[in-house]
Amino acid sequence: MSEVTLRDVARVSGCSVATVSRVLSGTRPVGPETARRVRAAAESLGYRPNQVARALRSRSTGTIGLVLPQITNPFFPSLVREVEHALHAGGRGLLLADCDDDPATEVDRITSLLERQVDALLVIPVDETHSRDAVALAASRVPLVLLDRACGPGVADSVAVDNAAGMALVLDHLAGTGRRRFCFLGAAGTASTAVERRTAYETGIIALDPLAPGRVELGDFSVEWGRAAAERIWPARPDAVVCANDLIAVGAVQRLRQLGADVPGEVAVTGFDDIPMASLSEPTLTTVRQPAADMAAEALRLLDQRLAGRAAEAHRSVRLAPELVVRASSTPRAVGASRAAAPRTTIPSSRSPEEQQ
Amino acid sequence: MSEVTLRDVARVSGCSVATVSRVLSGTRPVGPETARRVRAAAESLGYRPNQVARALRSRSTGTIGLVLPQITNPFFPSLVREVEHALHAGGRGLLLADCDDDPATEVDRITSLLERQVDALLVIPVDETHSRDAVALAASRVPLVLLDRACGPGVADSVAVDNAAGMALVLDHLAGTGRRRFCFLGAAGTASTAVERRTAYETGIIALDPLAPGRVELGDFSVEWGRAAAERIWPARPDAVVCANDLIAVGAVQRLRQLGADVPGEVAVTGFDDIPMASLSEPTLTTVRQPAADMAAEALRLLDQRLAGRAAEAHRSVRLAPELVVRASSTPRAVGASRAAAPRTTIPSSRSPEEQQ
DNA sequence: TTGAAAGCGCTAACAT
DNA sequence: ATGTTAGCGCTTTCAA
Repeated sequence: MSEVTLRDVARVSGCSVATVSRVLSGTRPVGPETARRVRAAAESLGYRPNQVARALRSRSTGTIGLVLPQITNPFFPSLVREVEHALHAGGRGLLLADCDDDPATEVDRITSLLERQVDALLVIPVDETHSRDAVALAASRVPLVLLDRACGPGVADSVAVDNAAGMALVLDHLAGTGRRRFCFLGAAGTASTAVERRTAYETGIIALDPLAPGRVELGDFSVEWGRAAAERIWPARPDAVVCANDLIAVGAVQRLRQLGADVPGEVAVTGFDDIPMASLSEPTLTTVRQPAADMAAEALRLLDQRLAGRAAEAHRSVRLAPELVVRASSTPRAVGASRAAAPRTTIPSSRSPEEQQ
Repeated sequence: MSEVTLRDVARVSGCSVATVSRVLSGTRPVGPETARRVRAAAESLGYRPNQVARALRSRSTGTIGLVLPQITNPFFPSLVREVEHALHAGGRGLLLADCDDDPATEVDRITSLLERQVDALLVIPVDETHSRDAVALAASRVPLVLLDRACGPGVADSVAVDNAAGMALVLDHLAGTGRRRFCFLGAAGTASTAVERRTAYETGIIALDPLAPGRVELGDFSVEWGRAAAERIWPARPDAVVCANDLIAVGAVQRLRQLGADVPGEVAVTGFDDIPMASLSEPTLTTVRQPAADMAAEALRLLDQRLAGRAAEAHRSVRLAPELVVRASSTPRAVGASRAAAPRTTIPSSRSPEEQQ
């Protein structure tokens, strides 16, 4: 729709389109006087570069695609926000695709973004196994980084929170505030987040409560399941209920209170992810915050490295340190909310990504 | 990144690039035999059209931009989802821009999307007044529809829920279940949603409870404000607390219960929007659902009409009928959740948009 | 119905 | 440092 083109600016400033292009995109040195004239002309004409034409010629759209399972999943909006901001800060745009939690739709969306010539792809895969082929194929055509969830080994670079470290923070906190009788409400299945959190719990709990492995309930990542699971474990009278995500924890708290339990006095409950609801529920929920801004920044860093040429190198898997957010659901009495910063760890490299805003 | 081009398909199928183009984009009639050969060649080569080249030539990117205040606002993800699905169903793509609730950022994002040659713009304006100029300017360059929030009169086409009808549904429901002493927790300010809901309440409440206008608290659309406002009105012992959105309602329920009130036995609480949290809170929240799918469909319909040429016509403002969702927070006793469908009204036209999925 | 040719607006060689 | 010339991959006149 923009009517004024490079040619117009060239005509008005009295030089060639090539020179104008060079001034405006800063590709090559240009005489200071010419540059001034060009800029003045562009300004007075209200020139806006046509990114489509630029993309066709330079083979780079300045656009990256983000493919995610469901934007309505409460953890994703904050990730989308950070990705969008990081991208726009670098003058790039974000093409968003929502897969409706369906691997077939995911294939379709990836194809569509590729046709639109995205420079690179950020993918939160729908399914550990069913997304593999589509991701691998896409990764062979364009730089691709997996975000938040993995998708089998050796498919692409990936960035995620260190689930094991997060679970360790939770267990330390609960043990440190006197909890002794643990149980775990998790998710069954092979999704990387489900497996990693479950495994980390199992590993860490042995030393704290040898009988805890018998108090594990596995379902899915939902409030419903949290309610049902809470009902099943309450007869065992745990004093700490560790949940694999915030939704499960919210459901667990609701049911425990209905059953007459005092949360947190009698039993502490913890979540994982720090979705918005965690700080708005009653009581507010102790949880593990995923460093969304860091994750976005890391993912773009990896993408930019691939874009800069390191195409053939081995895939890297970056794990970012989570942060424990202590709130009312695990506090002995009305002590209020506070945060404990966790040391940041990165695996396998050991850079320290920029701080979360 | 796609290496195989139209020329390759032309060479393999033994005809000209023009013919291949016509077959693949169905622009003009082509001989059945040729068409078959072309399709076979395209298939065997794994040809994927380059949408950037297509866009440059045809002056249409098949991409629309969505500009919103903050993706982390809990009502927007469902709207984004519906827009994305409606767009992809028509083979189009979605460029997403998040304004961080800042009008200056909004200007920047709109400019960026325009440079990327979006075919049209969907805008949820950040601010009633501060967004006006940017929206008006953008609307002069490309078809633009305002979504969910207005932005002064006569700026562009707009689609939103009928807030007045929603508030009427709430009042009918509460009065019909025996509530007699009302109060309202709303938002101050000039945002269209705040004003419309407030006004509708004031209009409808007179007949039900002449003294209710004295029990109105105005703050912002947050859980915090809901808590504070609940504390301020509880001494008046209302039996119905009408809130201008779900966040306020969630806060109000929390504080009312802390104050010893029985919700819903003693006092009913209602929200607006039906954000995910409304069905997950305890008790579940009676609220007014915004027809997100209908809104998305309507907005695209208006956009497509402008795209099809009706550029000079007067701006249209479509209001879609909301749906009352009755849940536990307004039910006399543990009757459980149920829904009451509302008649759909559309202003000023009277089409009946497709059903919500 | 099909082909040849001319660009869309820009950047990148290649000249100068 | 600047201009000239080719295209990027596609659609769309214009002829045939």
